Amino acid sequence: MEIRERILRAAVKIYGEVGFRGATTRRIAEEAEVNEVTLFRQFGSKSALLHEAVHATGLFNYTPQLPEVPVDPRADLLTWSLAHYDDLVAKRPLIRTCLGECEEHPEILPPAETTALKSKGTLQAYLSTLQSLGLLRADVDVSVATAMLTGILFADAMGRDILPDLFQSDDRTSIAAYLDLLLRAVMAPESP
Amino acid sequence: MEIRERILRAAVKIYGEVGFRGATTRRIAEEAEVNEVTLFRQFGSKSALLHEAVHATGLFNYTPQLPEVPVDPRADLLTWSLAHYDDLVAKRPLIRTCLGECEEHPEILPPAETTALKSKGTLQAYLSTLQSLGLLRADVDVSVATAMLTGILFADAMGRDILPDLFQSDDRTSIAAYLDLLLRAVMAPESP
DNA sequence: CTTGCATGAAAGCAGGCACTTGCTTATCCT
DNA sequence: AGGATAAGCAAGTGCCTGCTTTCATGCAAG
Repeated sequence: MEIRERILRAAVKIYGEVGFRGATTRRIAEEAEVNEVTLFRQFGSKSALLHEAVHATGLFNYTPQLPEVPVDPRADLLTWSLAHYDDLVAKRPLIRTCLGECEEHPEILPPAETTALKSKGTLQAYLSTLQSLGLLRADVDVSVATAMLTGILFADAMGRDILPDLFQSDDRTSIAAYLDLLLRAVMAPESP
Repeated sequence: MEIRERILRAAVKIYGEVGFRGATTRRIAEEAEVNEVTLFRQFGSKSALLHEAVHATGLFNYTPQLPEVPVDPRADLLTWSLAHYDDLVAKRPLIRTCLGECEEHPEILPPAETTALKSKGTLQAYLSTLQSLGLLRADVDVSVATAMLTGILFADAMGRDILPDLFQSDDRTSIAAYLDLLLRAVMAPESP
């Protein structure tokens, strides 16, 4: 059944571009190269289709990993940050649309199990491990450091393309700079 | 001419709630308690009305200040951060909607002169002053620190209500924690 | 008092919307 | 061969959309 897949993919794409109201069944059908009635025969209604599309193809399908045993904290975190950032950028249209419509269509974005929460869990666990190994200062709140890193990655990924003046260097350089600034605040001083 | 003001205010409100497509002229007229034809007689078209509404009543009307001469850096920055955060939260529906539609209706959100850019300027100038006074480590990139603080404030303001699990303490406590973590990274060590 | 002028009320227009119906065609299983 | 299943096609339903037109009303300036 490849046709459902084609429809779902077309639906997320159009939804990400123009939102719920803009994603007309005609336009989705055209993008999927499928007759419009097929949408209704397969999914019943436009909202059911978009709901399934966002859930299946959308925001819940990828979380970069961090090693369970820290190798090189800076390198580990930089790799993770870049992967997480790239994921956010790839999903940017969809995330923006969901953000803009989450108050009107809250059912389309279930709060749990999103990429955001999984990412937070991954990062927080890693930082806790660092802290228990004594590599992180004992007096830093790991959840605050987690929120700062995910927060700045999110803000950069969402804002860079529309407010380029806010960001002075290119994205990879900026991310490394964010990370280094954060590490300077949280890393325990090297002990001999 | 109080009627224009009423229409504009109603227009931003509805636009923030339901976006461009959802903001029908009938609904705006009802919210403004005005006849629908009046919208067209006053503004010509729906898009002209929304354009003017967002520009006049919208995103470009407030920027918290920082003292030109630093008094107490932590206190100054905390006050500014809280004010900036509250401003973001107050404009949250509008910001979210604009973000979600900026690719489809780029003309409604002119990149320059937004609150975001003004805020960045204010903060960056203050931090530069701190640095030139020797209160900030000389080797930190002020623009990176600026981006981090505005970024995490933005991410928190946009995400806290829909992903509450991401944020563990209340907003005021979190903001102070962000700031303290950042200050630990950038402040010069106290010299006797 | 009259003459503009801004607004309201009501109706309507053409187009787009989600969705349905009736029918034809193609594919596959037995 | 024959029957079930899934898809395409064309047409049409009723509702909503931005926008227009026509006419009646209030109100301030001359």
